[in-house]
Amino acid sequence: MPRLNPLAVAALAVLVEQPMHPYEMYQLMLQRREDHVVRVSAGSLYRAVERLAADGLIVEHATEREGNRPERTVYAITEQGRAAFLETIASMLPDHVNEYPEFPLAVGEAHNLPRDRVVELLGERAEQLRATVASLDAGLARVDAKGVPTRFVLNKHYSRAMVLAELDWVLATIDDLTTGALDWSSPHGPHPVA
Amino acid sequence: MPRLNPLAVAALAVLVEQPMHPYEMYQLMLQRREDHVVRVSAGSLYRAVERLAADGLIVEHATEREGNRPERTVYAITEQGRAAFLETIASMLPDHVNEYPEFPLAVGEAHNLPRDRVVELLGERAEQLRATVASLDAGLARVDAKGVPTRFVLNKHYSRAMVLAELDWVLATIDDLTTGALDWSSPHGPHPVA
DNA sequence: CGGCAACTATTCCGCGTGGAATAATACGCT
DNA sequence: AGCGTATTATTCCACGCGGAATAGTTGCCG
Repeated sequence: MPRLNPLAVAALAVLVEQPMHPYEMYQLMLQRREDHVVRVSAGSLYRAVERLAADGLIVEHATEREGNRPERTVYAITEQGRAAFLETIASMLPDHVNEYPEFPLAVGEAHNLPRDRVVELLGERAEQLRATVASLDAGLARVDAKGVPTRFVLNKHYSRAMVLAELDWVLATIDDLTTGALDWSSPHGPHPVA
Repeated sequence: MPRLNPLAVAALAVLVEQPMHPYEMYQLMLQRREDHVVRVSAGSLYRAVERLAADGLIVEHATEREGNRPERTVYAITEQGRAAFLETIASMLPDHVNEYPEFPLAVGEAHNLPRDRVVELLGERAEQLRATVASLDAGLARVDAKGVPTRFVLNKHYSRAMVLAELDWVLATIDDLTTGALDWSSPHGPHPVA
């Protein structure tokens, strides 16, 4: 069976704790800022839950109704679901796959722009990255004050390290561009990488 | 108008050099290892080219035919296309957007696995990352030997820096797990981040 | 107490992706 | 010469995603 997609993993992660209906999962994910880690949209979540049910990784646990509202289906994780959840995490941890972020593309085509423009744009990015670090630090300070153990926010620590590394690279590159260590002449020459 | 998607940018990038038919773009991208930077599949490329033509960013330059083969439509970039290409690059460079990589999700759910397992899996990732660095270094050495200026392979330098940073974090985390500096007890407790 | 904004809860639809299908030709091997 | 495989070149289809639409309900402000 193919590896679960990120949203399915996030869905199983909340169902590991207790049975829930999809909208409750949705709210819980937003409350926990899971939407910073996984693309969470209500529409996609309902479809993901349907697929998990079809594959037997979750089962209908109960169907409730309040007033004239649509019927809520509460789902519970199955043993198969728990196994698939753990397997997927265990397969994602060691495997470094290319996910084609946009920035390397922009960097790879930056030679089409004038040097000064690139310096300016990278400067803006540096500021953004600094703001991101500050926001991550604030979040980490908040949960730390609540006494949340580090292992529950390990991903935030990882993200912080990565953003800092990118900031370092951007600043170093700006430097190389301004000092001239990184040559930027003949902007309209033919692409020489063959 | 909305920002061009990565494949459209890559397509315009090759059309900036000279008019081409889609399959030629496809081959050129593979030859230049653009498929390491952007998701390139023939099917998607043809659709992307259709859309670019519909939006007036490229135009039919000629239609050729050899023997009984399907007719090849050669496209050329327009002034609008060139402008959109440069604008998109210029908008991607400063903007740091979350693209939801899988690894942070796995790290965030790793507390569901036993500590020793996590150490083992992260060790495997470290090895993979080292191999990736080696492969990037080999590629950079190859183009350097050809005398290709650095600015045409800036993205490879960026990737190398990021992979190294991730390797650092993984090794440090393995260390924290083995020394016990990073607590891993009560693996089945309730999720405390609310 | 009337209306309107926000929340609860789910379904629907259009779009882009990527792999498969198609089909003709070139190439290599015996 | 004949056969199979790789290459050239494009189209098609199934699927997942995410934003919009829907619809009832609660809360709030004047």
